[in-house]
Amino acid sequence: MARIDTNRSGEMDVFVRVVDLGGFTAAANSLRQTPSGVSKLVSRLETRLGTRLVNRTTRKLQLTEEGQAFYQRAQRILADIDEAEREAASCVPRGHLTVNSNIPFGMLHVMPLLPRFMREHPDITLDIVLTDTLVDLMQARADVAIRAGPLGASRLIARKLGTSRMAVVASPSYLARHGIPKTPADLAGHRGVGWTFPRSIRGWPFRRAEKIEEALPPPVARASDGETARQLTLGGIGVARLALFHIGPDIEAGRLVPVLQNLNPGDREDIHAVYVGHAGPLPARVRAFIDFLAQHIRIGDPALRRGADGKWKIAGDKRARDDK
Amino acid sequence: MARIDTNRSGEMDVFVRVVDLGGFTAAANSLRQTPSGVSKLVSRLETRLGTRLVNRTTRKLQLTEEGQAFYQRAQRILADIDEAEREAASCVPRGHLTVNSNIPFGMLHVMPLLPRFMREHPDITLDIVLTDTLVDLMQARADVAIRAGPLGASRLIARKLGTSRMAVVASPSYLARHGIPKTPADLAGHRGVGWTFPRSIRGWPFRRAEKIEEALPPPVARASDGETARQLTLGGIGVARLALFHIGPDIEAGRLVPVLQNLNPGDREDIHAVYVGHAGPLPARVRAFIDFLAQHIRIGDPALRRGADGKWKIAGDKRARDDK
DNA sequence: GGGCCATCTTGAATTCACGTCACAAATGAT
DNA sequence: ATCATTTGTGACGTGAATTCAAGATGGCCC
Repeated sequence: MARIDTNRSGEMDVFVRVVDLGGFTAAANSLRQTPSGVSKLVSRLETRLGTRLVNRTTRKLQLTEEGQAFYQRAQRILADIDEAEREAASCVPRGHLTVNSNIPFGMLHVMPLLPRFMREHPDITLDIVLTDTLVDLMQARADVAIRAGPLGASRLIARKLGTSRMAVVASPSYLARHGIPKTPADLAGHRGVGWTFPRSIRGWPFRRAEKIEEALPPPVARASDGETARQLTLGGIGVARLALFHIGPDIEAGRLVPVLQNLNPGDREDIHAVYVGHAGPLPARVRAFIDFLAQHIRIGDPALRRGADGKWKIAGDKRARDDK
Repeated sequence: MARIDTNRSGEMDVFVRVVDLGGFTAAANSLRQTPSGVSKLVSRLETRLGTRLVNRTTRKLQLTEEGQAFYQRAQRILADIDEAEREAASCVPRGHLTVNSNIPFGMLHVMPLLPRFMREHPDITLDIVLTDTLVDLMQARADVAIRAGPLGASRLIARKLGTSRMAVVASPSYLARHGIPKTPADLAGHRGVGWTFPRSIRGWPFRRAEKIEEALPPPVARASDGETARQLTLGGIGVARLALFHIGPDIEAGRLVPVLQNLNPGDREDIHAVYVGHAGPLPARVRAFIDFLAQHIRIGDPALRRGADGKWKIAGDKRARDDK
């Protein structure tokens, strides 16, 4: 077998024990080995180094000068190894964590949790990067990314944080100026708010006689992130399709009005925390963060209903809580 | 098989190469291994440490924070190991050397060589301890001992440096006062110079009709070393049996006179450099010293002859040379 | 957008280093 | 002098690590 290397740390370990305990037999016992094994190992080491480390009779041990020097160095090296491994393996989450999130979800659900997270993990420092464009986790040097919508097949591992439905909305002022679309086909005559980056689905889905058809208003403005799109829509620029978890409060407050809601297919978009998988155990701080998110974020598939008073209500959406 | 320890240095070596060369395959090639071996090893390491060290796709490597820290520490540790081993294995003789010698031989044959030895090996420092009493090499922390006479069976290794015959001598003044012994039996009426420590042979051997008989003058003075015994004898205290390499010049100069020389059995006493054997290779400085002694000390079995003028001569004894 | 190449990963067979066992030698003490 | 303890040596067996072969994944180029 192509021997990569001799076990130099093991040799040093045994040698140090021999010196510390003052004998091969004692060292062997402390290592759960036989004296002959220790004898052979020390002989191997000496042969490999080309010098004798210890003069020995059946009664006494006497370090040579080389042995003395090697002993001290080995002691130090073993301590260094232990420290290096212990630090790398530190069970308490610590170090730096880079989180990448889409903007709406990050702002509304993640950021409110961060103070508590950092209180619970004082040894973790955080970078929060909010972008809606898809990023390469590794290129962005991010530990975790939070994405909405379908995940491309990759070796990323996803942990579901919640689900949200979508709604096509516009501002009351826009609807007053351009009228309320009654059918998907009407959208062709409307002004749309779209995206600067490609999305997984191009058109907006609508129910039509047990089937799904797509429609899309011609975009007159495009945003690079959901929050900008929301602002544009709030400003009466046009019609947009946004996530309920994002614009729920706007709808309830009447700042945005759902349209074609009776044709909404009710498709859900999952929100996931994704991280690189299949490459050894996760660092403690990454796991801690994901567990924290999964534990504290509960978005129970919110639904849109019209109240008796004609006002829209969001039901089932439990917001992130950083209280308690 | 009770695996004493994982090969922590080997793991670090592989990991460092992976980082340095930027890939598993490159590291595998540089280590004469297969990529799969490297992959498994890194996975093992990560599992053992309980954290991931490197995020990897088939194209890119991205160190985690733990990986970064571990990489730097590992690099340092590997350098330390190399240095420790290289220093221990240093091929050029260096360090401290403790030599133990019997006094006559040390003074007359070893010490004259030392200036040259130290000139040739400037990195060696020397301790010279002269004692005639037998010492335990290890207890005396000596690397080499030079002893005359038969060696006790032990695991010491002996290298022959020379041979010398013995002679029974006394000073002219003593002989003038007490007469010259003609037979071994006469010694019983003489005054002897003996030893404070036990010697391997108790009596002095003499030839008598193809057989060896022993005789010993009653000691009136005892010395702890050969040089003291010589001084006592030169002072006319009594009769002593001393090595020719030691008192040769005294005999030639007439300061000491051989007696019973016609009955001298001519037994030889070997002079050896002894060192602890069977325990791994010798340190370079020890080997250098022994080789140096063996090369420069030539004592060719000196013999005692009476010249035509009645004066005694020493033949065949080449003295140590520190010249040239 | 699809095929190709390079890379990493996984599972099963293989192998060689390392440790165990039993015995011998040596040392110091009783 | 004998005994007890410790180190050293040779033969043997184990099993952990490596290799081989095949499968996945990602990037690149056309």
